[in-house]
Amino acid sequence: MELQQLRYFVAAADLRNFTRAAERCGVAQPSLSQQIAKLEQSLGKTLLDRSGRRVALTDAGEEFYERAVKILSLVDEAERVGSGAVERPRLRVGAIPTIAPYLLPPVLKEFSAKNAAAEVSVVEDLTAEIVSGCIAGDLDVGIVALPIDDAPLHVEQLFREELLVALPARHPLAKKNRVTAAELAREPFVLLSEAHCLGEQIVSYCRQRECPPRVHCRSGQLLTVQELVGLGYGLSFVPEMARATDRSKLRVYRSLAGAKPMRTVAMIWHRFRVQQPTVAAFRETLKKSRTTSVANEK
Amino acid sequence: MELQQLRYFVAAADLRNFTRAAERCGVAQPSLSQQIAKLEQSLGKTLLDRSGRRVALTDAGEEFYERAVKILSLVDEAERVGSGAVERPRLRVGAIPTIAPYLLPPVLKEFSAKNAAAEVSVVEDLTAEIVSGCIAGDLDVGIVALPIDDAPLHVEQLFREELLVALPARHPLAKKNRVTAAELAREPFVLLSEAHCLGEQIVSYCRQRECPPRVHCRSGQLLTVQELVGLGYGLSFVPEMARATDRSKLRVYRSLAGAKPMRTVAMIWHRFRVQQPTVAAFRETLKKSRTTSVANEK
DNA sequence: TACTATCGATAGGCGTTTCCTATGGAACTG
DNA sequence: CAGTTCCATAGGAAACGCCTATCGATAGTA
Repeated sequence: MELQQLRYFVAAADLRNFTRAAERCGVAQPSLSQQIAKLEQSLGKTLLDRSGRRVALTDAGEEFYERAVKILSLVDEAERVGSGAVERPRLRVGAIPTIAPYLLPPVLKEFSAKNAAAEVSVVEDLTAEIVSGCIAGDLDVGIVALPIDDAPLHVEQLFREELLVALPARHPLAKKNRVTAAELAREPFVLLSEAHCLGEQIVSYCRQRECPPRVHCRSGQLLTVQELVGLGYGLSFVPEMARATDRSKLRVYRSLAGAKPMRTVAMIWHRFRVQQPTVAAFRETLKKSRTTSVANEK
Repeated sequence: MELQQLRYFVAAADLRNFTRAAERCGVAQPSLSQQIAKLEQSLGKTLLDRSGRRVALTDAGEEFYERAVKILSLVDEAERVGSGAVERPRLRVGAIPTIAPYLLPPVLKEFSAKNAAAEVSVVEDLTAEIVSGCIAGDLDVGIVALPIDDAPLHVEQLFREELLVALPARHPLAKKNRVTAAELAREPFVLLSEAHCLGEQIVSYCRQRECPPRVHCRSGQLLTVQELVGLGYGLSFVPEMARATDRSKLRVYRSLAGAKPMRTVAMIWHRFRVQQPTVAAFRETLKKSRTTSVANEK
């Protein structure tokens, strides 16, 4: 057994695709196939089922995957002995753009107060990137919105929050306490780009309720969406946490009557990767801080 | 970093000698030197100090050694996924010949009752072999007599026991309850081969008290020594646990007056190696069983 | 049913790596 | 001070991993 074989196998198991796994490992696909075959031969068991179009883990493969990930994470850690990074613990957090600026700052502040020595880095990117970062070991923990269904990830729900209707302050509907879905039917919308999971979630929510929004314009940033709403370009849906930081009087936020659109915020990390104690400390901080701050909001 | 480099490094660190490490790894010494140099280069730090005659671990080397051993033990475990040995836990115990037959059977019986699925193997050999087996990972746990001073081993004392004077039943000294060292001065002795730590311990005990024994004959087995004593070939020292199983009326055992010779029995295992839960269970069984059985003897 | 795209396995040549033997130089030992 | 032990270096041979090209199989589509 060699480390490269473990790396190739884990990549193939994660991506369920030899070609893309080879790409990620920076080698040609036959090399990866060859090494995985060699690994299986040395173990005397098939680890991956290539019969179908998609690659799947066999039972022995599942067993082995867990150990392989553990080994590779320890190797990662051991390699940092040289750079003196062992004494200086490291925390790499990923979060999606519709969560990061609202949720992270207070949590990171509290965390750094207790873990002054830690070297913290934050990655802000779309869900797919955060997920693959956690799987590949580039990130220690990710903060995203559900659903997440990647097998090797441990998903821990933090809280659910409502998506509020954002209106220009002078909009007729702003006078009401609650807004109905029907009332939104003919309104122009300013939506978040569908690259964001939040943007996509809102569109599919509207489709389900058979009131496809008349999209007036789209933006890639929640803050921009809020500004455009304030300028009267249209309505939008905005998560509670983004309302909390909005001090402008140009916009008001209203609950939707009936089944409210919600999103669930969760933290994710690799189920088998061995993590530094610092990472567990951050997860605790995040979990605790959110419970209290959610309680405060209510 | 490659696994082979870790294997070479750990071997060199364990044996504190490149030449013998290479031998253990089944390669020529320059290959091992080369790979270790490469590992150090990739980490950017020196792991082994070769300035003196003996190889010594640097500070970074100590750090790295711990992780390397952990990784290699996980690799060992992962390699057993193939042979289905993961479902069937494994226990490999080593013990020295002057302990094994007296101490192990009841402990193994109790252990197997609780861990029926476990595949137990017992190795009976001299201290040096048990020690190197534990260091090399061929044994999960060893049972030996102190002193043991190999750095990577965790040593846990189990109990101390007296070495009794074994006499032929008809010997004049058998009439006394206690025997003095002076009285042994002119007696012929039947001793255990010095290859055994017990044999060596007894000789050095006698030398310290300036009553070098007149060795009549030596044997490689404690049981044989007892038989020879029974036949009147001479006196000997025998640990308490070997007396307990001696049902013959040909021999009697007496305490020595004054500072009694004692030996300390301990279990040892590799400080950093990751062990299956089964091994911890065995250690607990051994620890508990010995406390009670020692209490019973007193 | 046939066509096409996707995907992993196989074949053969190339370059790198690791390993070996032989030898050199430094550090303890008698 | 000679002898021994032990790690490092040098250079050639064997082995290994990787690459490109190509094949066969599977699954979706006309």
